[in-house]
Amino acid sequence: MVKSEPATTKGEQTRDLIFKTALELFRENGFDATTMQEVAARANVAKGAAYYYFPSKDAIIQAYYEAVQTEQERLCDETFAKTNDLKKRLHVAMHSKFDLAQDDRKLLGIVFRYAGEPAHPLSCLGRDTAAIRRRATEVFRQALSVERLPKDLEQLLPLAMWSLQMGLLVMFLYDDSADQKRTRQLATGSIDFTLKMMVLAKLPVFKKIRTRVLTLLSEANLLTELD
Amino acid sequence: MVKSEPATTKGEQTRDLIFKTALELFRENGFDATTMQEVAARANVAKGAAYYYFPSKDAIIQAYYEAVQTEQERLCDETFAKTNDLKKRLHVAMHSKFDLAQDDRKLLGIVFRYAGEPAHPLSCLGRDTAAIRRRATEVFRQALSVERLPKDLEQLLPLAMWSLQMGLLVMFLYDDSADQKRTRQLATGSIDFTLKMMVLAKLPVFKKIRTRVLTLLSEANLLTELD
DNA sequence: GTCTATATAGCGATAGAC
DNA sequence: GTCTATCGCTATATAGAC
Repeated sequence: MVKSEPATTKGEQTRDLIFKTALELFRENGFDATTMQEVAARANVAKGAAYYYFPSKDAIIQAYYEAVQTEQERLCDETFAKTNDLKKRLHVAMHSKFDLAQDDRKLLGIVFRYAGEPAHPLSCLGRDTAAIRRRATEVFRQALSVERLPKDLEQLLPLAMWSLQMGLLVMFLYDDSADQKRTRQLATGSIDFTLKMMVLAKLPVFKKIRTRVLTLLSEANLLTELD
Repeated sequence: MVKSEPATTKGEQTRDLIFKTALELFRENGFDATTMQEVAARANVAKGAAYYYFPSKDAIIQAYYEAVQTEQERLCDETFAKTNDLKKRLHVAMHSKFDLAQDDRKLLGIVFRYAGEPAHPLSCLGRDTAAIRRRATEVFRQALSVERLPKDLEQLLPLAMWSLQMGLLVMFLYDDSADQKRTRQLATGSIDFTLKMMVLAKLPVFKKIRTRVLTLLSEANLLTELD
């Protein structure tokens, strides 16, 4: 479950109250069924106050997305401080997002709403969310930092794993197995597989394939596209 | 560019007129900026007429999505009839979607709007769009049908390539290189790579990895999840 | 079945109070 | 800066005409 920062100034308290109240109502009745009027009413403010802090109803989801990211960083930092075991670090980097999404799948789904619209300010893949995306990628870079990697892999892997995470996250939303066990297993299996591949990729036999894949991906300019 | 079927009855003519007019306006001013009022006005019908044929504005996009799929099948069938070269068949199966999306990227982006909401009737990954998804996967199955494949691969590959196509389609929307050349190259490269892997996968050395990957994916129940 | 006319409800904007 | 009161516009629902 995602919390928000403790508020300090009057304005921040109001903002926080509106934010918390909105999430509460979204969880109760769903995003579309909740009106800004209801949010304002339950938070005991005028509708305009809500729009003063959040330019649109969607913007509250954007704030939620950021809060999730912040919370994930906290969780990962804890584990990163405790262990240098690569597998464990990757595991927490991957699964902590799922942990946070577990009871909030409906809410998180809204984050993807403008994913197909590059120019939309709330596109989770657009320019306006580049900062949060970089933070999410950075978590994987840190997880991997205990391992000595060739330059090209070092640059590509965090982005690749973030992409995998985003894909699995969508699958997670659709997964109706108990506690989304299926997606969890696929995530864990993907990490194990990645680790195996990292070892294999160093072998001379695979040199050619590795170069081939990396060249293909770097020519697609994947690395800079999303910044 | 996507066309619609020639209309027969009076009702179908009206529906088609509304559909065409809507796409026209969406292309001119964007989806969100276009109102149903405007669509109705330009089509010379009442607003209610539009809602008679399309339960919502989004539903027009859904119809567009279906029209794209139908058009793609036509394009692929043409090529499939002409050649049994696997590479060429996969190429058209993959790129024909891009060809159709080329001048309609803004429109196509709306298709992804409810991708994160499994229960939404217009989710491009939800139950209500299972039929169209099956058709899109079927195109790849047909493309591959000239090749003798092991059972497991035969079942998994079409779905895998459809997933790749969906992912590349999103990238395509964000690709600002001329004519989305970057995404095109990545698509072509992915196909070449897949073909190479199909050959390698048969070698005994790779038996273990192949089984590992396929088991992982089938345990995730990917194959039935999206039906 | 096909469509028009009208009504409702909510998002987002804004003028201005304190 | 923080917030209230109010309004315009649009998606969608519906009653009923033909």
